Amino acid sequence: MDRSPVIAPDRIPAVIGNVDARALPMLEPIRQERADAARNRVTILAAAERLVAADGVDGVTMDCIAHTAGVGKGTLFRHFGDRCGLMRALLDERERTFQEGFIRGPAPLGPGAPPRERLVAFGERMLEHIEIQGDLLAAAENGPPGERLRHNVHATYRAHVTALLGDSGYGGDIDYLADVLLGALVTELVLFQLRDLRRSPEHLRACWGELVGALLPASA
Amino acid sequence: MDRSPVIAPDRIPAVIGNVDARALPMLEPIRQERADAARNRVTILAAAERLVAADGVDGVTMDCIAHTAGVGKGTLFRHFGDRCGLMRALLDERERTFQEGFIRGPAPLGPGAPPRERLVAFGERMLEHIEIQGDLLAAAENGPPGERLRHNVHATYRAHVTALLGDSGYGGDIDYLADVLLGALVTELVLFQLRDLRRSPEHLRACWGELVGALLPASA
DNA sequence: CTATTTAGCGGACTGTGGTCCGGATAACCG
DNA sequence: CGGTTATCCGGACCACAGTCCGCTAAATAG
Repeated sequence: MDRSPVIAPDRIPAVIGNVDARALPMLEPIRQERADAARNRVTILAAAERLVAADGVDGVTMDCIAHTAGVGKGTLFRHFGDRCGLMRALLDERERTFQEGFIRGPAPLGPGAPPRERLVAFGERMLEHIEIQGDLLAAAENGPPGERLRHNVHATYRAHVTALLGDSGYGGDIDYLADVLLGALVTELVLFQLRDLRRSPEHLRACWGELVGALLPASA
Repeated sequence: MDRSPVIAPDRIPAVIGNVDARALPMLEPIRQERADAARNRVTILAAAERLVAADGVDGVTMDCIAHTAGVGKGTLFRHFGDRCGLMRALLDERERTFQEGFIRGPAPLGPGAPPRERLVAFGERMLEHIEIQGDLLAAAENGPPGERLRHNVHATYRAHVTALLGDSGYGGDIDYLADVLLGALVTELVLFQLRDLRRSPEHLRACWGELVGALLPASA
């Protein structure tokens, strides 16, 4: 008998990466979550949020969250798959507004501005995101190697940056350049620059602007 | 009583990152390793190598290595600190010749060629390194977030790339650009490009060359 | 309302990385 | 060679992520 959940754990509340609607083709008409399950989900998230706020991301264990939420450990994993999934869920709301911002928000982050400016704004926004949510992001990304890159969230970023590069009239390999640019915005690296190298956020923003400027034609 | 080892576990056999000789100032005149300890070290490395070759990096546990080497688990950790440390030790020889190559080897990788060419060669060599040792590298880098960047090995790369950029007459922030370039050569990313995105090694090499070309003045 | 089905629950259990510390022994000294 | 010391050893032990499976109860059908 197959005991794996019919619905992938984080497909329900957190779209996070609307990019592969076409990649998961018409999976059975998304069944409704049971009432007690929904209740537990919010209880767990609330408990997790409180504990993370209190003890820091690394000071919180799954057992602890389960216990605080008054729920079995299995329930945590049923809902969120693994620790990273839970952390991602905690970031969900912010992540969503972040994505809204560059997909449908006002220029220069959203549509309307020239692609080069949008790209600069994108990086600046991402840096800000990392400044604020650094530890949580780090925890959410600290899964098996490559997992992060395979996840929806990253696919969304890739798609966005690639599209901007396409519009900008860049001549070389667009996908590769997207990887490189996103590489400059990787949580681990940015936190290293901020905390170990003691670079200021303003400095990083400036450098990012320069980088984009150096790579894209000025008129794009 | 302090039971931590007087000498950091991997300072003895594996210099790996000669860059911060000045950062660890004149630590006590490196004491000699005891005979049985030295014997155990090679036994452990041999066992680990064999097991990794047989079952793959991820199919091998620390217990298993200890048992195969006929040694207690504590001994493993005493020698190598943690799992990553052991993996790094397995890479040590290759890593050393790699570093030798760009520090003192023949041009264009080593001194003699113009910095732009050296940088291109450096990236190509690194890509090759990852193609061959990908899994081991991934395992060696999969520690706590940021650990990788704080390690000697990475510091050495940073120093090298930064120096090349300095020589090349690049105008912007050299350190930042070094981070970006190294970001394009991160094991996790390259493996993703090779395995998930099905990019060919030649393609990646070409893209790297283009990237360097786009960022550095042609005459450098 | 009762019966049936099955998503969901909980918590004991497992596997693995990493720690601890009493005891063994290599190295050194007289 | 015998005594002293501190390096090193081993494996029991711990913490924590993730799994398993028998049971509960929500949903649904009749």
